[in-house]
Amino acid sequence: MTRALSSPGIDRAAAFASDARGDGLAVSLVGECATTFEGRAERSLPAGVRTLLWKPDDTVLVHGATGRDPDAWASGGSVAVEATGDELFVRCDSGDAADALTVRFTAVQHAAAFDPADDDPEASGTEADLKERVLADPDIVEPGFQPRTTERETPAGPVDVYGRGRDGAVVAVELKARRVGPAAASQLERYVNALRRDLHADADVRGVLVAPEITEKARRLLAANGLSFSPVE
Amino acid sequence: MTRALSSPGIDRAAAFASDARGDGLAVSLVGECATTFEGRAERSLPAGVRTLLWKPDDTVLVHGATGRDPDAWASGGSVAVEATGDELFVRCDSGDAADALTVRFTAVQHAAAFDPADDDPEASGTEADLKERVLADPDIVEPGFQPRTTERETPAGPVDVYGRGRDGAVVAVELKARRVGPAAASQLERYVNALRRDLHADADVRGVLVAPEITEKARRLLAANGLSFSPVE
DNA sequence: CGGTTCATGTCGCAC
DNA sequence: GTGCGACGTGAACCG
Repeated sequence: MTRALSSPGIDRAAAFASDARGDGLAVSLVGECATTFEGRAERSLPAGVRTLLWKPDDTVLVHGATGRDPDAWASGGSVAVEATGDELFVRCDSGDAADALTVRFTAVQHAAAFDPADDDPEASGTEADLKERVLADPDIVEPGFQPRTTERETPAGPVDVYGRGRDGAVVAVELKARRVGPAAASQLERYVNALRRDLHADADVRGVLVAPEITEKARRLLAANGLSFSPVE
Repeated sequence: MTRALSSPGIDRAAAFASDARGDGLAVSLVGECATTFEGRAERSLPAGVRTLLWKPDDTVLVHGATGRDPDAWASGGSVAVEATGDELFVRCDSGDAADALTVRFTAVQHAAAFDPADDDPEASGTEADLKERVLADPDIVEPGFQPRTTERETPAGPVDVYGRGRDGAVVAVELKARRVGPAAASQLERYVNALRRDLHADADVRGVLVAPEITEKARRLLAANGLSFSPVE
């Protein structure tokens, strides 16, 4: 189920990769390569030693020395390997967009193939998690807050938690699991404005942003729009 | 400069990885592993065959069968390998946050080490590129537009292009290289509001969003705020 | 399939 | 270091 080659040379590396992917395996190549990308933007990398990962879903990743994100990548299209003399080409074409990634190897030091797992993770601590907490303890939003619905639709998009305050006013709550900036404040403002426009003209609508922290610019933005922030956890 | 082992077993794999990283190399492992992450959120993966990439900057990536993004990762902290009997642990601790990733291998099929490149890419077609085009041909924004400054500071953040319209009004331009949604419209609105507040009360301030495309919701949002959209490219 | 939002987003840059 | 916005963002969810 797992195979590998050391210093396979261009031709054997190409055959190895082609065969392995034909068997539904993931392929990993290590070698000297350069990349070019054209489509949504143009980007190219000079020759250098990198690792290429070609997954069963035809995602192709090229990783260099640093960073979480690949130096080059392709996904959602078709992939072809081709050995032309002393160069190995991996050509990736995206069906819909005009995206095209080409990886040109001039040497392959190592090749490996394996059958990778595809399992869903167990997760918690996300925004959905925070929603549970707010529904279990609505006073987090404000004292006396009564939640009515989650993901209530408005013309501006869905409000995370929708309910009524102790004074009967409509309250729209936007939840963020992390420190929030101006974008989150604007998001809440869009929802509140949409509700004010949609509900009866005399309806009182408030907006509360619930998050562990907020930046200063976002705080001012909320204040300028009559919205409030409620820290959590 | 490149090394590899097939079916090294736990102990040899641990020593191999440790040595290679000590020499400043990147390490790639393929084997049966499970992961747990705790910190900004909690997330765990069941045991399965995956590939782990441990980069010279101590970024650790765990990739499964699908997707551009890793199934688990860590970066910006310290990494330690440890072999305890029949299990190999890769423990990653982030210095600042409480982030901690643990990868537990119960088998290692392949190990490879190499000295990866770290080159900056050549890029074009980005937002900076669009700015050049607008400055070269300001009529893209609106007929008679005269750019004055780029990245002009406002209390809400920097305006991409700042200038005057044919009528003498202040014009704030927000550039996007791709299809824009409500967030971009709100961003422009924040800048325009900040300018209206900062400039003389009688100053006429307009806002123009320049992008290849716009969603319907964003278009309505612009209209509701008296802002305009100008398609490009 | 398109639109919108979430993400352990990551990454770069300026203050 | 923090804040802010771009990114070939990717990925899920919902109409």
